[in-house]
Amino acid sequence: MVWTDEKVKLLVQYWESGQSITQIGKQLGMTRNAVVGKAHRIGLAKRASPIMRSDKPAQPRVAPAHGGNGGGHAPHTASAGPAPAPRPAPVRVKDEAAVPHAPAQHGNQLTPAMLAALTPTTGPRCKWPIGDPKTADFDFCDHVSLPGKPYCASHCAQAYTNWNPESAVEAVKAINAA
DNA sequence: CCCTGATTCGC
DNA sequence: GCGAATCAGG
Repeated sequence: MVWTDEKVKLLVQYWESGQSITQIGKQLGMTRNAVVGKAHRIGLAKRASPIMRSDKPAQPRVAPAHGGNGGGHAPHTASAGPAPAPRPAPVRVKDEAAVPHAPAQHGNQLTPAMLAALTPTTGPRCKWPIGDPKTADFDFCDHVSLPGKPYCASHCAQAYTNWNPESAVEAVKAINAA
């Protein structure tokens, strides 16, 4: 899988939209494993995990199937080893109370004046996903996109957390001047 | 048995 | 870095 910048952005957006890993994976055309793997690799916020891994039992991974292996089969619910390892109850704290939503609207304030300066009167539409692309209630933002960006000004501010509207204004000025 | 997300580890 | 296999809870 090639994690392009666009893919990562989409992933992040869907992730922060509260969609399930499976949904995101389907929409991006990959397995949920790939999604969650990438997610935790790039450090996306963990969500409410149904489970809590109390320990690291160091599971024997699937046999590499080199040479011959006389058989052997790992059942779905393997357990009951003759090793009663006493654990000192390493309870993993589960604070994080809530609201997976709430986009991190920080420093980048977008004033109406900036918006007016940024937004062209015509051009491609904002590709910000609204809702679930697989269902009927899906929609795009559909505002006019910023020059060179797939999103409108508002959603650029959401897509790029380090988005600086002022620099964007500068860029637009440069384009208009040229 | 279905779903969910998390983690590990071979590649 | 990637993701399938696996774990684990509901």
